[in-house]
Amino acid sequence: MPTLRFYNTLTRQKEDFAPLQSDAVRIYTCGPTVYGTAHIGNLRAYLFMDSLRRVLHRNSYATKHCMNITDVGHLTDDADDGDDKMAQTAKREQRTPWEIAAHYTDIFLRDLGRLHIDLPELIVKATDHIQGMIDFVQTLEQKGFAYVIDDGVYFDVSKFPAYGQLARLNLDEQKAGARVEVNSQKRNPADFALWKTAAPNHIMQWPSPWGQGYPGWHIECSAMGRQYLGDTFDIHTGGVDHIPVHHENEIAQSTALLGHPAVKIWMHNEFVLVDGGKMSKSLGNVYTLDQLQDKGYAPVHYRYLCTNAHYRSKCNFTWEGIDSAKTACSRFIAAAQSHKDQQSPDLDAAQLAALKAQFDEALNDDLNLPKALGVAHTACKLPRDHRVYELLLDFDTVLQFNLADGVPADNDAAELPQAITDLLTQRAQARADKNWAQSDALRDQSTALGYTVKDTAQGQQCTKA
RNA sequence: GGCGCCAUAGCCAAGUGGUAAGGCAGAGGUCUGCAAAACCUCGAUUCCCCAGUUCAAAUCUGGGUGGCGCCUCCA
Repeated sequence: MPTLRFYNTLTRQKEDFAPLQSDAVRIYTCGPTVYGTAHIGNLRAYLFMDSLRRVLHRNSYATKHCMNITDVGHLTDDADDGDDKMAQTAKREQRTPWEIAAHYTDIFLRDLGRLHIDLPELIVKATDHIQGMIDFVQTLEQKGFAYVIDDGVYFDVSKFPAYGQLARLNLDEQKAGARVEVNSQKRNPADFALWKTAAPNHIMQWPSPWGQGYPGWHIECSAMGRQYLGDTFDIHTGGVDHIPVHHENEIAQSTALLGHPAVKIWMHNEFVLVDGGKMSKSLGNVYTLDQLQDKGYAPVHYRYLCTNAHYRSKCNFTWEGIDSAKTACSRFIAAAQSHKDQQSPDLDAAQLAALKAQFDEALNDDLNLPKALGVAHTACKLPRDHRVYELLLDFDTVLQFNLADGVPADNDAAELPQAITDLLTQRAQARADKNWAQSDALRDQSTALGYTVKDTAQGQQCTKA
């Protein structure tokens, strides 16, 4: 078996991978907070997760993989203040938090499906695991790592000297530039809530040893990860944004409780930028899969775009970029299919094997998908032969461009206005009559109306300009 | 103010000591009523700048410059 290496954020190095237990690789992925539709940036994290799973499976490892659905508890700021995001959305959409959670969970899972993301074996909801979180917090309290103040139970980072190890934080230096502390009862600025006391009107709340309340936003991952994966597990994934706070806090909680680290390898995907800058609602550049689809880009095109960038590199989303990905993806699929049912005496079997080896080598070297994609493109250029097609199908078990299904159709056709379809009908007749002047005039009319007409092997293809 | 990442052709991007993958765009050609598509051919004597280490550097070291992210919930 070839060496499998992953970059560990904890050590800032690529490390040879060896599973802790022989039956399955244990993985935990920080899932979404379901108070809105996941945008393409969110989705990159799950494309990364998917690649990780597929590469492990390709190396004959089974996985026991757990992902949370956060349907409670995240507040609007780090000072443990403000409204619960679920509650805010519920209020705005005039629905209960449970309805909101169910609705956006469905959309999330649908979008993962559209991207052909292989789902973790275990997808668990925070609200189904409140008792486990309470037990976790109680144990931390008994061990002296937690203290109670007016608005909840807090973790005392001063009791955990290794705090900041993952993000390489220096708490003393952080303080210098820190904002004014909002919560004066906290012993240390970095202390974080394990359990929050609920106001009477707070919709989601549960009884606890500290009265009615709800869990802090870091505890769920620690508690559920431990419940399903055990006291130590192999890999924990998430976005880079989680490194300094969420994962630092997870490490503090779990290590304090267990007496040893719970996670062996921390893996983080970089962000998606838009036009070179941050994606944010205020800039109006937060896109969803649906919005891409409205502009004529299928989910697979976004997947292709992400495949062209390494998961630890920022991926810059631009319309030029997604367009490039669409073209490249379509040509790649068409090229792959051109090998189907063909046979060539010029095909060098050794070269075929070499490309397969290069592909696997790239994947196994910390999921180097851009390099693997390059190998796949090289394979397309081989003499037309079904063995090339079969090799590409094998590559596609990781790449997931759905080679076997062919090039995704532009589904604009059904939405064309009547005026345009009439023009197309007339033009088809003109072409059949070899009345080229008429044909070209009709094409010009369509163009003037904002619709581009092209003649393909399948007939006229019309797209909105 | 603190922490960190990055800088490779017009654009995206791989490449951590041995002489620059791949894709998009572009140019020329073939083909086709024309256009498009498809197919073939072409692209960095060079990897932001300067200095250093080395037989050898895009790759290592030091110093600049520029871009970005985080330190507020965020994938």
